[in-house]
Amino acid sequence: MNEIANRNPTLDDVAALASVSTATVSRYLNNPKVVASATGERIREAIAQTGYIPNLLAGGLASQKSKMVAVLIPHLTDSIFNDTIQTMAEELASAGTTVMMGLTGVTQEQTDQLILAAMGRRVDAIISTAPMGPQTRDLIERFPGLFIQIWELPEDPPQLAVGFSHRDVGRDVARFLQSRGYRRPLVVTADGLRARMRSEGFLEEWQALGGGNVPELWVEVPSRFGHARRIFAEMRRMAELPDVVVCGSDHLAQGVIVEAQAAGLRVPDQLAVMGFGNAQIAGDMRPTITTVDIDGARIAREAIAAIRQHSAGGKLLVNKVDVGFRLIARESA
Amino acid sequence: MNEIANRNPTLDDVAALASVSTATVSRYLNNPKVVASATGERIREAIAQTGYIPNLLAGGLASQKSKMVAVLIPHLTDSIFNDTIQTMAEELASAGTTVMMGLTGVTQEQTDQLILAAMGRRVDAIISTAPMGPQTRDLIERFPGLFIQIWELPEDPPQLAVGFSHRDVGRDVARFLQSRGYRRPLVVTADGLRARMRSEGFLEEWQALGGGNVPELWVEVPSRFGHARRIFAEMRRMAELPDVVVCGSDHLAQGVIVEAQAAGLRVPDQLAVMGFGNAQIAGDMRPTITTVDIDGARIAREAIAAIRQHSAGGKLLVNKVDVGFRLIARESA
DNA sequence: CTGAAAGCGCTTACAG
DNA sequence: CTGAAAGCGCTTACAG
Repeated sequence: MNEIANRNPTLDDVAALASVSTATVSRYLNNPKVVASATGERIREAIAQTGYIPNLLAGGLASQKSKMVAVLIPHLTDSIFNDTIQTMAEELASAGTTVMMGLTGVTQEQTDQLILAAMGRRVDAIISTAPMGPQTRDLIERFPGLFIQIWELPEDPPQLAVGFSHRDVGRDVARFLQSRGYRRPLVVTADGLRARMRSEGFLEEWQALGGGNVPELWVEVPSRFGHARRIFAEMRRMAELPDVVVCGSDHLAQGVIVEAQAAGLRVPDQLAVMGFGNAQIAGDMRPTITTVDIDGARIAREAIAAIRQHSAGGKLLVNKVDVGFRLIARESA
Repeated sequence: MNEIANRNPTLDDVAALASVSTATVSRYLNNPKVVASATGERIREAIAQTGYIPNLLAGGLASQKSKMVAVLIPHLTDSIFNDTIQTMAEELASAGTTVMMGLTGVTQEQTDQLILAAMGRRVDAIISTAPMGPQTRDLIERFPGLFIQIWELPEDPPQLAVGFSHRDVGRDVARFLQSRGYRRPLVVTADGLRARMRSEGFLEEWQALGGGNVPELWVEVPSRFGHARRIFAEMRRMAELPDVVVCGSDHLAQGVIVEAQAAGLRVPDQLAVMGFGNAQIAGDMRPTITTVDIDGARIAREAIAAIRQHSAGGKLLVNKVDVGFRLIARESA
């Protein structure tokens, strides 16, 4: 009666073959220890014979947990998140959790769309790098899972934020550059919330330390290598040339170095350059790039730890995790 | 009787509120035209009032199609796939399909694990950049959805491959460099199947054209900027210096240019450099990088077109789509 | 154009 | 340690 011909074998097929109930097979799959070892052996064989692959859609529906986590990032080119996502994907996958990836772009609309999609799949958690508008906040309100904002540390996160203070980064960079003797910084700011926070922090602290007015140039978010050409050209047209360019990413910093060198300027002697993010290339560039290191992998691990705790029914102890940052002085500034 | 208190509203809640059957609400959601407009209006209101978000797990189980597609890539740092994935994620998301992302690393085991996970979620398609071992092939055999290999064009793809001939890329690069008058190439090959194919193609053609022996240096896959330092150092120790370095990626090429310049060599006059992939930076570097352009977005679109056709019940007309490639001559070689 | 009802393939109290 | 059975929240022939 059981024609397992051209369809996927089901739990029933396995159960029948192993002469046990579906409940027992299900238990074996989810918690092998609770079934007698002899029974388990028969089930294992039946699974191998049928080539059974559990239907996680059905499992998720029945158990009310999908074992999926949504990860929302703006673009794939914004490589600053790479370590975070890489770590996330690896650790989750090895725990049997699936990563649903969403590219939010820069619009609020896309973000909300993706959150809706994630909620529709009943994901256990949403991890998002996207700044939150009021609309999004309303959505999150209705999300029964865990919502984690990463790479950010807002005043009052809806549930949990894992990140660092972008403003403090800016402040530290200002102090660092002043202490190194730089006097005429040019700040290149990407047109995004976080980059702006860093710039604000920088400008604030720079003034507080008695520095003069600081010119600012803008680029699209994310700061890319390719922006350097225009930035450098605009810089050259400035009345007074800066002695250091503060960039929104290591790739932009790299671009500025390349432009400067092509123009015959020695870096850092004639023009210093500061990056952000501590990308792989920062340490490999010539000159090596002075930058701010963010432990993206740690952000991922903290987020995952929170998810596990939440899934186990535990309450969150905090609503913010500050992973901090580290200024890395290298050759370029 | 209907306490919609602390649980997610369901189709039943919406149906009750709109005084229709669940079937009608379901139809309205999936194909609005088939319900009377007055009815549709009531349903729309009920949805808004309840804040209903369809459970896609249940929907997928009932309809036997998950509206999910798995995308498998080795690493996130292997930015050569960025355009493909970006396009894929955007186009699929706007069609209501979710992207499940899998990082396969370089081991066969990880890949198989992820394919299993994808099958468990009953994804409609698996799109993979991973080279396939025999194990994987067996798995694919049992996959009822569409399996698409991308960035590759094997002899006999299990179902569909969208890519280009890596060997031909190598051959074309050889012809191009010979025609430009280069005589002593150094080939830097990444330790991966596709990069090797390109190198083989290069070496074959180079010999066929009467070129001499070609030294080869190896790097880990993927070819990165950071590999340049070691490669350049090893190159300098060679008895005869090459006149052109053929790199496995634009980032590696960029690194070699930086190293060369730091050592006081003019590029391309004293050392030419050739990249691969036409990354964004290739056109922005100084000197701009001569490379091979692959239309990653097109690979994504062809794959998606195939998925749509397959989902609509159509048969695939071909088992290979060759998107070709384009050599872009710039300044570096 | 709409409804009643079966079914998708699991999980999980509840009993024993 | 195991089984019978209800239920998760949808979709979709089948009728009308």
